[in-house]
Amino acid sequence: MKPIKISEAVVRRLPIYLRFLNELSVSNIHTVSSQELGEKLDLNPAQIRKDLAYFGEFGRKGVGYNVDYLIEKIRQILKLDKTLNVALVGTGNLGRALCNYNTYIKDNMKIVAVFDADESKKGSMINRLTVQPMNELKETVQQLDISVGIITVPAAEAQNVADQFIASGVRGILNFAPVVLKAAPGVRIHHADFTAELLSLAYYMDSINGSNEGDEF
Amino acid sequence: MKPIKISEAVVRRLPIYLRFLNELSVSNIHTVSSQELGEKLDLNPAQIRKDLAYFGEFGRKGVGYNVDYLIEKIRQILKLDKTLNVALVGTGNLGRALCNYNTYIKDNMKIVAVFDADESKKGSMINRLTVQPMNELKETVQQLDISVGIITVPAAEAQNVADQFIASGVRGILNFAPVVLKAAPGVRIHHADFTAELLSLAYYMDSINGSNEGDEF
DNA sequence: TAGATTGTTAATCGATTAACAATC
DNA sequence: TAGATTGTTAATCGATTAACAATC
Repeated sequence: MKPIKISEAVVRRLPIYLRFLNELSVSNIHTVSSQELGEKLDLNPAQIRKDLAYFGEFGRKGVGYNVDYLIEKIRQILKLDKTLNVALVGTGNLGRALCNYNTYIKDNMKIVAVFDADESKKGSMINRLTVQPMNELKETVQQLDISVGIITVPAAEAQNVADQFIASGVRGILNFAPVVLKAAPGVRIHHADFTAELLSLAYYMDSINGSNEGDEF
Repeated sequence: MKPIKISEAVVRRLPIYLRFLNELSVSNIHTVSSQELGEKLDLNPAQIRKDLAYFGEFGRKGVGYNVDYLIEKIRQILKLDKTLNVALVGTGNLGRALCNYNTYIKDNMKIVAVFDADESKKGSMINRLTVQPMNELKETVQQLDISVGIITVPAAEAQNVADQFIASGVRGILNFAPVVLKAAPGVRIHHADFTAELLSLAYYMDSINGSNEGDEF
């Protein structure tokens, strides 16, 4: 409970830990060391220990970490111990794919409303949810206690959607549109920017010789 | 042409620059300063200047950067001046969404082949491409000179697909499956890990008061 | 007890930012 | 010339890694 500022890099790794620990748990493995974790997740064991130690003493010296206990603790840290309701705007291919992808549920994040600016899509169904028009956004966000918004609209409309989300009271946004969005203070925006990931991949793509690093320039 | 090692953080920003410069270009804006770039992209202007200066002197003191010239240069740096062929494995919702999403084309990355382990999908069409079975992967990668692979299969199969990609000669992989993949040296793997982005968002979601940072712990 | 592994401090490494001379 | 903005060095900040005492 010390008021130490946790860096973003640390927070970003927590879901990675959680995910692998879940795998261990279903495989009935009950103890894991930072060593093993590091090997599987391609991370330095010291880093893993340090990351976890920011939040408490979860391990046992000489033994390692109890898998299920650590899962419980990380879920608490990430505030995934109670369900977060999510709204999605943009029912193109990607938006529909995400709606159908209900992995979230086991992680306590659940898409509970879907919107599209295209009025002609109003009323169509996606994975048991009815597509709603944008003018219902604010009311729905408040009624369903939605705290997270997902944006899967074209780049040109993304900031507008973000603004509407924020005005509705959403406090976190996951943006898939290839633009940098601005948020009001107190609202957190994460970017799922796979086109950037893909293009930056190209940079590393010349070295026929096997050198992993971009050279030449 | 100095042999200076460019950091990943720098390379990851280049597509962000490129994307915004493209917007400026279509708006007929021909000059931009690091100042303006920084404001729009939420980055420090000094950082932008430094990033670009790793690769050459692209600006003019007292003036700024020529938009179209900078676009050309960044595309060269990222090796997007010639088309890279891409294969995708996994034709679930997400895979199909990505196939239809042909933004890549203008960036010289083109999905030219699609595969699925499910034999029953063999022969079906996605955006003008015929879904092929996995046993054709290697041959196709070599024949079509495919250098990048996209993985959109379930987590449990992702490493296997990655291994097949690597054995086929692919040198870059964009992985959408929620697992950490291991690569042979000389093969670059980028992770498009949106579930992790979503879960880490939850961490920042409590502060009703508007403080942006995770506190309490 | 002997062996293992944590939690944590100190050392290192890398990335961001500030500042400013150079110059358009 | 005066104003603006780059390229670059130096200063700062932050994140990773090594090392080891504590202890199970």
